[in-house]
Amino acid sequence: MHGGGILHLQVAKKKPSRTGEVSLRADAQLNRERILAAAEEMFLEHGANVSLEDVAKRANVGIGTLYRRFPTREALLGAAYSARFLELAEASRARDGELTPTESVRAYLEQLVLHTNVYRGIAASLGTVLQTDTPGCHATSEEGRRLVRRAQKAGVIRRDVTFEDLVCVATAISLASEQSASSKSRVAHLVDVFLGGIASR
Amino acid sequence: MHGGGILHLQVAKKKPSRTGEVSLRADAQLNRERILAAAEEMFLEHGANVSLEDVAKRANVGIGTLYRRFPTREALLGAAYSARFLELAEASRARDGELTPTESVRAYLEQLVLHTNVYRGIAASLGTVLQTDTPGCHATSEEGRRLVRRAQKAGVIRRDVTFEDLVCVATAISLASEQSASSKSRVAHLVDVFLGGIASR
DNA sequence: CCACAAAGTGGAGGGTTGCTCCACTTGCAT
DNA sequence: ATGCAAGTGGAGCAACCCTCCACTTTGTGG
Repeated sequence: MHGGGILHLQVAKKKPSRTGEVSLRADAQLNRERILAAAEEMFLEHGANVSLEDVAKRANVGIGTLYRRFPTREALLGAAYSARFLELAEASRARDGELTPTESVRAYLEQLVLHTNVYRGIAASLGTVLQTDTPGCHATSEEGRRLVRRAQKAGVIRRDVTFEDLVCVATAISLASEQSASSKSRVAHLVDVFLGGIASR
Repeated sequence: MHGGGILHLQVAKKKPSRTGEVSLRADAQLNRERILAAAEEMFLEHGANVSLEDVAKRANVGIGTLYRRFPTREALLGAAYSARFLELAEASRARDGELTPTESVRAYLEQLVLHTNVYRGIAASLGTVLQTDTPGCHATSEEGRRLVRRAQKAGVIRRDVTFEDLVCVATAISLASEQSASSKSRVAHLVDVFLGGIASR
């Protein structure tokens, strides 16, 4: 090999797809999906605090592999929620025209609570999960911020209310409903009270 | 002993004090207090999730003894909070005359959040802790209900708002402040938003 | 087609905690 | 003084988390 060989493009051996992720080896990719599927099932069945070793077992994967791909429980939860949250964000955008700004926020909040309660034992960490670096979580946050801005521009909610306040409330409501197995009507009630609170006087 | 002995009153060997509690043996009572004191210190220092074995160690007591007296972590937390909550309730009653019904609720809420945040990692279970069977928790709940009723009679908050809603909000605010180390002003802000929400239109 | 470096794998193992159980000790009523 | 119910302590087991590293697999450059 002559010096020119160096010029030979260091082609995307690890195709660093624009987000910086490296592409996984085929077998690794398969395992990743297996883990995600297993996690989904286990979280649904036993709540978000299920033993990670059991998840690995169900995925037919060593515990080490699971940790290699998802270094923390939060990471796994975030990934598992990504698809769900992506749907949420898209659905919200889809009904954008049909609802008033206030009603959009209401719908968003209710959906956020609903999705959060899909797994039990996660409400308290909704804030953290939403910050996970994953398309779904990102999209959902973005959509939330957009709705807040829109409603504020329309002058129907207070200027000093932030998206974080919204998450805080969603957390509380989710927590309440997972603790006392609150009915759907209680959720609606709590959302209602909060909406009253953020409305412009 | 002759049959008459049976009539001999089964005197309160275990003085079942009107609440059904049995009085402890002197040494047991002492240990109970030691445990409580140790728990107080450890919770303050390391948050509500500190290892119970460590608590037992600090109390110079076997782990078995701790479990015998406080079968669950919640029980221990409830007991540790009792004194604190008793103060809260009394302070609230004390300033009863000086504040408007709305301001009473505001003060109560802020105090509840403040007390909840004395130990870290407890916000999410405020609801459960408040239900612990202990004088302080009982007093605090009672006082909260009273304030809600009073404000409703005065017509300044919505009729459909319950004390449980209040606890839910206190939980949210406490959680937010222990997670993102929220400033005091954020607490005030969130309380404010909520108060706006429960106010009568 | 092969050889081989990098990527990936699995699970043993060490650390922590929760909780139970029971052989022993102690207080107290008689 | 004595008997026994109440109380005690901590060994021990089970569950879980997470790390670490000897081995296996993939896919690439020659």
